[in-house]
Amino acid sequence: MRSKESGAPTRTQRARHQDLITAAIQVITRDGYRAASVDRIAREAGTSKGTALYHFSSKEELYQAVVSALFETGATYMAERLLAADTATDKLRTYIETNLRFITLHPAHVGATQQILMNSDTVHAVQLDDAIAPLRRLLQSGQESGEFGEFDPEVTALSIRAIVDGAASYFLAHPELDHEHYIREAAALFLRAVQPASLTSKDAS
Amino acid sequence: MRSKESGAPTRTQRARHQDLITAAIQVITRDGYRAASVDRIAREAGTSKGTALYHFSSKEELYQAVVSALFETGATYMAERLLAADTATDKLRTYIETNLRFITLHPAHVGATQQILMNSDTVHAVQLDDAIAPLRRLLQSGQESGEFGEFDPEVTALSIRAIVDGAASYFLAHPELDHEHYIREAAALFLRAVQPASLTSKDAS
Amino acid sequence: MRSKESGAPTRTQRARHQDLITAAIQVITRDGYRAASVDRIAREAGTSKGTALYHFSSKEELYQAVVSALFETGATYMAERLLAADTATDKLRTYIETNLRFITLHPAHVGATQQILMNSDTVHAVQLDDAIAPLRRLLQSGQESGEFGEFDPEVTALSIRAIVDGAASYFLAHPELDHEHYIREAAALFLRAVQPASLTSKDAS
Amino acid sequence: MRSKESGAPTRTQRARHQDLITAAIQVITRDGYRAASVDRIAREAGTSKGTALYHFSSKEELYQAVVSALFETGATYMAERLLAADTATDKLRTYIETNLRFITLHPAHVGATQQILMNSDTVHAVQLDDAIAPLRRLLQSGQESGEFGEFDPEVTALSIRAIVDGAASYFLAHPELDHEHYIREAAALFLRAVQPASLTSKDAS
DNA sequence: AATGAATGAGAGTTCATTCAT
DNA sequence: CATGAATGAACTCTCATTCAT
Repeated sequence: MRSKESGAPTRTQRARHQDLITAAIQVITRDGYRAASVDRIAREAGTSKGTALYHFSSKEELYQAVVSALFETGATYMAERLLAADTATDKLRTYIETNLRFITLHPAHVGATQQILMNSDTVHAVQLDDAIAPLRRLLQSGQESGEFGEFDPEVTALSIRAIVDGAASYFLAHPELDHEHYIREAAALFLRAVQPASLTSKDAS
Repeated sequence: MRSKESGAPTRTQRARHQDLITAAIQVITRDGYRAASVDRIAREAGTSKGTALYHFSSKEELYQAVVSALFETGATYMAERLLAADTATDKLRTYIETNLRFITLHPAHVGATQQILMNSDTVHAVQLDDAIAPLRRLLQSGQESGEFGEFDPEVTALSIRAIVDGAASYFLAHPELDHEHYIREAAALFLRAVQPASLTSKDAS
Repeated sequence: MRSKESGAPTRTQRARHQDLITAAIQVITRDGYRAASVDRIAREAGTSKGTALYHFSSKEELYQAVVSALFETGATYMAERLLAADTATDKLRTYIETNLRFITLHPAHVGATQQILMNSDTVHAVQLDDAIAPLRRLLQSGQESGEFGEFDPEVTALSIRAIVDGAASYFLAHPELDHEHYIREAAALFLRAVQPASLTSKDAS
Repeated sequence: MRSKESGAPTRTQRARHQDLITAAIQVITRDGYRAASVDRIAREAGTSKGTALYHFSSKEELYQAVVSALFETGATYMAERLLAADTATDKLRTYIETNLRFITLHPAHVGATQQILMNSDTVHAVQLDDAIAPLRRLLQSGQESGEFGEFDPEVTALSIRAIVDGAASYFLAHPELDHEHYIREAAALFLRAVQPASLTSKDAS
C-alpha cells in the first residue's frame, strides 16, 4: 500500500520511513550524492530496495521526505528561539546564531538536504529567494527604526544566507573545532557590519 | 590524437576543445549537473559522443579542462588587479570586488566549475582550505598593522569566501540586476565589519 | 540480490545462474569468444542483459562461474576414478583416459572454459604449471619404482597435458568420431612412450 | 592507395608493412589479444592508426599478413630441413625437431598467430585438419614400411600437433630453459611411442 | 604517402522502477 | 508488509573504419 493513500500511518511505517530518511542522510554524507542509490540507502537502513520503494513510491519522494523532515525540525527550532528576541539587533543576532546552532546539531541532515536541493530539477532559486525575504525585512525594519545603519538589505541578507549555507560543510569537515566560537564570531561580524555609521563618527572626535 | 600526448595542439584541436568546454558549461548550467552526459554535451557542441571522447579521453578529463580553463583565466584576472592594492583595506576591498567582478564576467563557467568540483571524488575540502589561507593571512596582516580591528580571521575569511561562492548562482539567477552595485555593497559590508572597534561606538555586540 | 552476499541461493537464483552459465557456454562455443557479449548470452538464456547482470554482478563473475562449475564437476569426476588406480602405469592410463572421457562428456564446457582462461588477464601460466606438477610427480614416482623408463618427466607431462587440452576442440569438431577409440589410443601411445627400455629385451631374445 | 591495387609494392610500403606486422606481434604477445587495437599497434610501430589502415585496409588484413608471414617463413625453414631426411623414423624426428626449433626461433610470432587464428571467424578446424594430414601420411608410410609399429596414425598425429602447438606458449613463458633439451626429449618421446613392439630392445634411438 | 578528425556501433555497467509472490 | 526478480533506459568508454587534407 502506497504511503500516500490510507489515512494514518502505522507505527511501523513511520519507523521505516525514519530509518530510510536517516539512511539516506548517512549515505549521502558518507559516500556522496552520486553514490546514493536506492539500493545502497535501503541496505544502509537494513532493508531492501523493494521495501524502500514500497514505503516511498519513488526515490524523489524519499528525498523530498529528507528535505521536509529538516524543514519541520528546523522551523520548530527556529521559531521558539526567534520569538524571544526584541530589538532588531537582538533578532539579527538570534537569527544568525540560532541558524548556525541548528546546523551544528544536524550537520549531516543539513548537508544532505543541500545536496538534494542542489541536484533537484525543481527550481530552488525560488526557494533561496524565499529564504532571503524575511531576513531582508528584518534588516529593513532595523534600518527604519534607526538601529541599523545604511546598507543594501538584499546584499546583506544574501551574505548572511551564504555563510549559513556554507556552515554545514564546514562543520562536517571540522567536527573538532569549537563551533560555538564560530557561531558567536559570525554573528558579531554581521552586527558590526550593520551598525549605523553615525555611531562611529562621534567617538572618533 | 590523445590529449595527453606531447606536441602543440592543432588549431582544430583547440577549437574543438573550446567548443566542448563551452558546451559542457552550457549544459551543466542550463540542464543541471546530472543531465550533463557526454552525449548531450557533444550534441550541444554540434558533434557526436565519439568525437567528444576522441578529444578528451574521458568525461573527467573534459571536466578537468573546464576547471583548468577557469582557473587560468581567473588567476590572470585576479593577479593583475591585486598587485595594484597597497594597504590591507585596499587589498581586502580589491580582493572581494575583483573576485565578484570576475564572477559577473563568467557566471556560468564559475557555476559549472563549482558543480564539477562539488561532485568530484577528489577531496575539495582541502581546496577550500587552500582558498581560505591567503585570505586569512591578508586579514591577519591587517590586524597586525592596526588597520583592522579584532575578529577571528578564520571566520571572517570563511564568510567572505561564502558570499563569493554564492555569487555565481545569484548572478545567474538574476542577470537583470545591477551587479556592480552588489559588488560594491558586498565589499563595503566586509570593510565595515573589519574596522577597528576604536573607530566605532563603544558597545559593538 | 548480489551474488556475493551470504545466505543460501534461492531456487530461482540457482536456476537462472545455471541457465546463464549454459547460455555462456553455448554462445562461446557456437559464435566464438569475441561474439559473446552479455547481451547475447542473456538473450540466449531467454532473458535480458539487465537480468543477467542482476544475477552476476559482472561479466567476469559469470565467466568465473563457468570456470568454477567445470572445475567442481571435473574434480569430482576425476577423484572418484583416480583412487581406483594402483600402479604408476595404471595411474597414468587412468589419468589420461579419465581426463579425455570427461572432456567427451562436456566438450563445450571445457572448450568455453579454455577460451575464458586464455583471455583472462589473471596469469594462467601459473595455472598451467600447477596442472603439470601432479602429473610430473606421477611420472617421477613411476620412474623411481622402475615401472617407467628414462625420459624427462617435465616434457612428457607437458605433452600429455597438451593433447588433453587439445581434445576438447577436436571432439567438438568431430562429434561423429569414436571418442572411446581415440581415448584408448592416446593412453596407449603414452604408455608405450614411458615404458622402460629394458622390458623389451626378453622379446629380442 | 590501397595495398591491394597497384602491382609492385614500394620499398617503403614493404618496410611499413613489416613494421606493422612486427608491432602487431609485439602488442599481442606483450599486452594480450584483446588489448591489441589498431591504434595501439600503430603507435607501437611508430605511426598512426590512419597510416596503419592506409597500408592494410582492415585490421583483419593486417592479421592475415601476420599469419601469412609466419607460414612463409615457416614453410621455407621446414622444407629445407625435411628434404634431408630419409627413413620414416628420420623424417618424424626431423619433423618434430624442426617444428619445435622453428618455434624457438619465433615464439612470439607463433604465439600471436595462434591467438589470431583462434579468434578468427573463418573456420580453422579445417586448417588444423590440413596440418594433420601430411603428418598422418608420414606415420602411415612408416607403418607400411615396417619402421613403425601399430597405432592409430590420426591420434598420434594429433598428439604430435598438440605438443607442437603448445610449445610456443611454453617457450615464451620459460625463455630461460634449455629449449634444445626440450626439443630432443619431445622427439625421443614420440619415437619411442611409434616403435614396433618387437624392435624396442637394442636401438631405442 | 600519411594522418588528424570524425563517427557509429556496440561493449559492460548502473539504476530507478515494476511486479508477482 | 516485504522483497527477490526482472527490465529497459541511460551512461561512460572502446574501437574499426571513413574521409578530407
